[in-house]
Amino acid sequence: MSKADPLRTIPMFNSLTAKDRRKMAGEVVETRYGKGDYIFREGDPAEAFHILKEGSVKCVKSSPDGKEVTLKVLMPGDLFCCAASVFDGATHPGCAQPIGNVSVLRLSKKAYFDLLRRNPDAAFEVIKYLGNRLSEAQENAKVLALDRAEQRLASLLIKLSSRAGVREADGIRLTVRLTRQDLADMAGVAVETATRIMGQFKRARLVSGTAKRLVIHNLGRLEQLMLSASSSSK
Amino acid sequence: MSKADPLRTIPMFNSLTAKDRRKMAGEVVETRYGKGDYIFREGDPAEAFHILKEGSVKCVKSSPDGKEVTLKVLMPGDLFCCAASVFDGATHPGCAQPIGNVSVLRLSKKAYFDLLRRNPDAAFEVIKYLGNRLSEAQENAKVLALDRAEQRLASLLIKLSSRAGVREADGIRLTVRLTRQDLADMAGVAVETATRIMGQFKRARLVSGTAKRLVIHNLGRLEQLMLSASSSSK
DNA sequence: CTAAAAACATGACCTTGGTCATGTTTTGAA
DNA sequence: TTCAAAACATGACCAAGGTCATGTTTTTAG
Repeated sequence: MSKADPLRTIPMFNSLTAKDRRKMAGEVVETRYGKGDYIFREGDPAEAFHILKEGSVKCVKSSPDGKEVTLKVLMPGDLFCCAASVFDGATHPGCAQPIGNVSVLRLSKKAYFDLLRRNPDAAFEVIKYLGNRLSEAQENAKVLALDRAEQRLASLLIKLSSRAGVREADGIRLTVRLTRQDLADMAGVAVETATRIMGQFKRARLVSGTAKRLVIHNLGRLEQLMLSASSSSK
Repeated sequence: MSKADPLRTIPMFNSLTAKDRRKMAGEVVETRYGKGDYIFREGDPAEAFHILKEGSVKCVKSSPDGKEVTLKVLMPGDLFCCAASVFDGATHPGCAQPIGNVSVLRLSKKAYFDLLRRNPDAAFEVIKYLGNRLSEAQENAKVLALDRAEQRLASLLIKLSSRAGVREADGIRLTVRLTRQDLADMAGVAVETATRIMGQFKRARLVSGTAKRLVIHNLGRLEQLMLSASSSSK
């Protein structure tokens, strides 16, 4: 990995001049995490700005009784959910766990502030990014509030295929390793429900495989399913 | 209302100098809406930056089969959900409807961009605002994914009491008029479920009244309810 | 290669809360 | 004040999906 310019692949730094980017590069600390690690935990003070460089990370919130929701799976280039908590000196609203091996860039509060202050375009990028994440979160809320399990899973697979999918001979393969439990936590259903519905999908040749290699064969049909009314079409 | 400085009461403009603020004031258009109006609809192109000045507004998304979720109730000073869609030339991700009579400030795309470019602190405010809204949305997703109806309603009432409540002799009165249907749409449950649970709460002296005048008598107990585990406490 | 652990799968049962139906009360406009 | 419309309330029924139990397959570490 080019130690010289670790920011090269991060869209949010595109607007910087090469010079500014080199300067930033000096401030950035790269850290690697593996299975079982926490990048940070819910409630930890948010003291730095994080960007995902390599691998994937899940942002998780958990309830007192041990259940979990996965709010978001980050892909390389993503800012961490809490990009803004840093401002208020607030704590992290959820925890971040690597999926497999990952590499994270960390920028100090001060450097982050400086960057934004001196570079309006970077601030624009952050605003745009947060705005997109907000609509995403709202779309998600809609799904959680109105859709039933089958539709939730369908939406989820569609979203994943566009964010983490690569075309292959027999369909779209997800480049991130997600167990049925992970899918369940993202869709807000029980694991058993997730396996059952993935079973249906599998039987209908819409998908195949499990975490190791999950392929989506029929995106169109999934889209239909996602849109089909919940139950009694009044 | 002071036509001279309509921005006076808007926190996001606090960081501006009086001079800048006066200049902005010239660019801002104030519009009033009433019952039945739409401030904008889902899918409309987002061409201006909106701020709520007076009254309350609900941001709603609806599904093909007529069901609705209310993502957020805006109070005076709030930026509209889609503050960032403006950047991408995207469309509004949801619609905005007044609750009663409201007054909205509208700032052209150009003036908004100028403001942010020339005034890093204003950009910081927007980032901070969006960040808070994002955590809020994520907290909400957690509730929708993990909590059951009773807890959802309890959380909702707690949130409302802090955002739109005023202390009174017998408890905290909500300054925004919300029907059972509104509460249901916010909590992601059916109207009947909302009335039934509000009925329980009423019998337990936790709340009283309906939309016209909704009062929360026992916040503490509601907090307990909100935290109580979903079901089998393993 | 093997053993332990993790992930996947499936059946039986039961609770939550959605749906439908119907009736009452409140609100607001004429 | 009156009357229609909206909001509130409640009961009966039922299905989606959560929970629990158990077994199989896959993955991974040593």
